[in-house]
Amino acid sequence: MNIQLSHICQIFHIFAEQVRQMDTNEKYPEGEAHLPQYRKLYEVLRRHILSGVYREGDLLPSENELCTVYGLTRPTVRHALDQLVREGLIKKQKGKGSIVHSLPTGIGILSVAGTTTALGNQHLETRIIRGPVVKSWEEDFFFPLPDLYRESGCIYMERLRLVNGKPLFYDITWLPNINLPRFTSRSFENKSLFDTLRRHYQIEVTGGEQRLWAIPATVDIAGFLDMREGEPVLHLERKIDTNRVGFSFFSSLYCNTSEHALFGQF
Amino acid sequence: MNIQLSHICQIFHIFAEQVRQMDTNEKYPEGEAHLPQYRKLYEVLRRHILSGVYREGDLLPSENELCTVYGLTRPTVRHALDQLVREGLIKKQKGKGSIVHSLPTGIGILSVAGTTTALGNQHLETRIIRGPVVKSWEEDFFFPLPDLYRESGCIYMERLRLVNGKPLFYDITWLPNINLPRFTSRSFENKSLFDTLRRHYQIEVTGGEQRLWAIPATVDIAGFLDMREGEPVLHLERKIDTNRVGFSFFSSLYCNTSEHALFGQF
DNA sequence: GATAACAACTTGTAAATACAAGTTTGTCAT
DNA sequence: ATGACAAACTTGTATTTACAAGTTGTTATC
Repeated sequence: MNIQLSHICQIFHIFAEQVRQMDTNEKYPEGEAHLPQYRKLYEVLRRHILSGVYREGDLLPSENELCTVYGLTRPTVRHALDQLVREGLIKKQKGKGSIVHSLPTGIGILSVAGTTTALGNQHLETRIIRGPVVKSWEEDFFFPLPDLYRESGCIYMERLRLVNGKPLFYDITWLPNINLPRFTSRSFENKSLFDTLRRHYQIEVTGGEQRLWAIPATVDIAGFLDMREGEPVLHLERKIDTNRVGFSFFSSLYCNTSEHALFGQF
Repeated sequence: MNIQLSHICQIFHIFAEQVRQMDTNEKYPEGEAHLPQYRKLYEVLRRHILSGVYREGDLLPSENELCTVYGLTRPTVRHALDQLVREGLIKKQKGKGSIVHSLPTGIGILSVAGTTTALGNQHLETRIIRGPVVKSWEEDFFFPLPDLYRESGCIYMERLRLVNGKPLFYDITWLPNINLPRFTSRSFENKSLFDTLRRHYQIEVTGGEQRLWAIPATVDIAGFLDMREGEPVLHLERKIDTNRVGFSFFSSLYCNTSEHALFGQF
């Protein structure tokens, strides 16, 4: 008997907001010094690709070259390249090399909807609808919550992302109020939540899960996104895991896809 | 100056349709024999997890145990585990072990929309709207096409996926008509395209990219999905890459998310 | 009995090495 | 000039070894 337990592995990967600074010098920017080697190389190559040192279709230096240049061994270099492959920045081909894909920049004029990066030069603005405040979790939260979370309350914020003045995302974020000193007093206007978490709390996003719907815009959502009630809106509910064990946060996101598409890789 | 070149790395991972057979014996099923070691171990563990040998929250055997049991070394075992992590089947924690996440089964009653697997025991049906036929590519195809593709024409098919008798997906697929003998004469009713490609043509899906919109249902789409015109529909356009160099295929998908959500991980 | 220190796990990172397999390129003989 | 072939690349797979760092359970001490 041939049980068809086919598997559907939908992975929707959004590292939106993941801001990384660009330096002109080759030295590792502040905070990268203590990272593992493969991570440092990854960050360097990533910057090089995104900043246009390599163009679409170009070949990255071969693994052995990277080894000698950066003083690493092949397994380490390959680990770094694997990350880039996962992100879709390069594609590897046996016998040939690592081909730069450069999606984020190549996305061009519209398409992407991520949040900060992929829109490139277009003007992006973040507007705080409801600043970070501490409140209690809703009873019927869309993801199951551990007791610890409920006891500590949550940090809540609503933000609106605009591209060229037009609202694109309406984003609600919940963070467990656990060991995040001074968080509510920080400003998030035009700042990246992910970056704030990384810089001030050493919290990095490692993964997560999410659900997706196409729904008709409610009056509220339509108001925020400058649409008519009932128009289709892309709705995402996300649970975002971090390197801090047991620390996840949540986001509910509404996107107006009439002019921009959500872009993804897998 | 702090240039905010944040990166949005949305990866939407759908290995929908990826059917894998379940065997009761430990031997590798037909066709897996010549796979690399890490891949074999991956397939074995994957089957074990999905078939319920491990439950949500269980710990997988430690890497060293897996080494001795399967006669492999740690890097190889870790390679296999990495795949499982990427798929979201396990999560690793330093000092502790590999924790089974078992999403596909845990998704429960609704949620998932993948295509075949994640819906678990619910009755799933595939209906061919327009069987595989050879035709020429449309002029304004939604992804840029290499000349070779245009010259060879495409294999076109339209399918409808139903859950418990209700239409959920309307799926249009284009494959380049390159070295796929006898393809159009194969039957795809209740069969997996991915599996057919793998079994008969040794083509495996390695990745891809896609775009996402929430759009109002057209008359046609509404008809297929048993909805009213104008109701929100999730629309995906996908380019799917394979292990055969230069061979990608395409899919345009419409999903009724009124009862099922698209589920994903990242 | 509660606590602290330790040992025995776990995964994470990294090196050095070897061979297999695919691609490109140059050379040589035709 | 052209084709076949071989050499020199490339990435893919795999072993072996070592240490770092986080977690857990035990043991000894107070």
